[in-house]
Amino acid sequence: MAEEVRVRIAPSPSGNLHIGTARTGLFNFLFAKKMGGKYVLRIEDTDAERTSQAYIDNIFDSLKALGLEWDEGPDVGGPYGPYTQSQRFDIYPKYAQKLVDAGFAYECYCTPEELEAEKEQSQKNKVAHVYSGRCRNLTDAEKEAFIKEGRKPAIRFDVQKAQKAFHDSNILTFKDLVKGELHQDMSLIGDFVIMKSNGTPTYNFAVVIDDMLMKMSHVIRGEDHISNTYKQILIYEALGEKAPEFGHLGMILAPDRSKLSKRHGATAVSEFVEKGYLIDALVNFVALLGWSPSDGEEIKSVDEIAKDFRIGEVSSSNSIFEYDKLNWMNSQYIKKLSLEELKERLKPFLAKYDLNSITDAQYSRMVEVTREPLTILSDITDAVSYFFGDDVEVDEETKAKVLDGEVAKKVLPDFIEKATGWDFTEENLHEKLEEFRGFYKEQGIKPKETMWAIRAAVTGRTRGADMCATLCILGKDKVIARCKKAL
RNA sequence: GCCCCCAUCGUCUAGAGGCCUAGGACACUUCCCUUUCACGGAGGCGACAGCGAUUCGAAUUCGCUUGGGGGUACCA
Repeated sequence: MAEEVRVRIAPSPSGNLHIGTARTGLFNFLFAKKMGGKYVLRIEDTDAERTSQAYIDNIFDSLKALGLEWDEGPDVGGPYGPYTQSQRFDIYPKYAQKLVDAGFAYECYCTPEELEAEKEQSQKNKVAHVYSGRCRNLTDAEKEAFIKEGRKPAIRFDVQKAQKAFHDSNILTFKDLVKGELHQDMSLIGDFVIMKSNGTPTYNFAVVIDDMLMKMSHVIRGEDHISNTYKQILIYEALGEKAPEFGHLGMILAPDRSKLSKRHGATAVSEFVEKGYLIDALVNFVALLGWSPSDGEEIKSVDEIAKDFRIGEVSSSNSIFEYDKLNWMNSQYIKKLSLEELKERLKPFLAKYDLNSITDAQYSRMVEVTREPLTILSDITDAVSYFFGDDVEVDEETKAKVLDGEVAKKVLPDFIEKATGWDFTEENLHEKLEEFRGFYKEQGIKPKETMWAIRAAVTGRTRGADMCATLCILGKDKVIARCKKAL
């Protein structure tokens, strides 16, 4: 029987769910779906100081919003829980002790100052910094002396010992799912700490114990973990366990090729949502960073992507997060939304307006005629401003270019007079305006200019929704009043 | 400093020795449609980082250089 595919997403709650973490989570999810495996959520909160409940909530909410529902996790439980590392603190020491007993780990009494000094020395000598291993062979008497001083030991993994026990050469190799064979000289890996002196595990140790106990078959993560992989493989070997398969994804970088951070704009999934990005568009976009569909069709649902997904075809290089394509994709997803759905999703971005001042029919029509150019939902706020309130704000350019011009002075009074007698239905206005335009066209005024004059007076700008619909939604009284005011 | 990873249009990518005078998408741009903006449609601009090697033939293989990224913690 083939081994069950089990993958996980393991965010550290030291911030809101990062877009990069979301992509890693997505790729794991896609892999699990494709392989018919299980998807596990584990919260890696071994560093209590940086953890907060608000972040945990944000991570849960964002992951759910993204549709990356987990089969096992802190909230839903599962056969290998608990799924929160801070609730597993009693597990790690046992395994650390096992390694000590087997001779693959030892107590280290070095102080931060001593370690720092070692490191500085290495740098001075221009050699790779590797822990000296001075605590490797401490006698009981020496240990006691340190304890008397008040020192508490950390536990270090003995890399040399593991190397000699399991490898012929000092080169450690593993086959990465996306990058192929990767190598590292083990003599350059210093003995690393697996248990801190405060009794909590370090990241590399907790991850191995958890992945092992949770029976992870594949570990797909960012390439910033490549160097950790060697250490983790060594731990698996020393524990006599089979390591999972590893796959390392390229990173997502900001346009300036640096790490994506706040100064580049949104970094958390929730921030993108607040800005008016549709979660489906975000997922689709992020899937295209490093992966491409076999049929070239880029707008795809998660289900479609999962069917077409092959981890070995994922790009091994970094990719840059550019808003242009995200924006385009978001606009595509907005277009696909039904009117009713769009009306609902737009509401948070219309909070500053009194939606009760218009009927639902008017709201519907308003959304219908303004939705076309939206790239993000929040664009609606500005797009719709002139439908609310009595007066309208006229921007300088429109005033100078249109309202103060000859055409407006000629067209507007005539429009006011004629429109007063018009029936304000879209159908009728369409007809009347066509006549109106035609009349001025014969006098050498372009249809465009005629309409601009009216539009500028009524909306304060030269661009916007369909004129007939706009006039109708506003109603005759407001239209005439605004035109008079403009003059 | 040391170690590792990566390298096709501005960006995301297709490409696994001849199908490539390198394809698609976004962006940019021209034209068309049109009561504005937009949408949509038809075009255009635009890349194999450099140098060597292997080969009849290289974007595709190898080496070096350069550039970018990551790691180098009792952070994760």
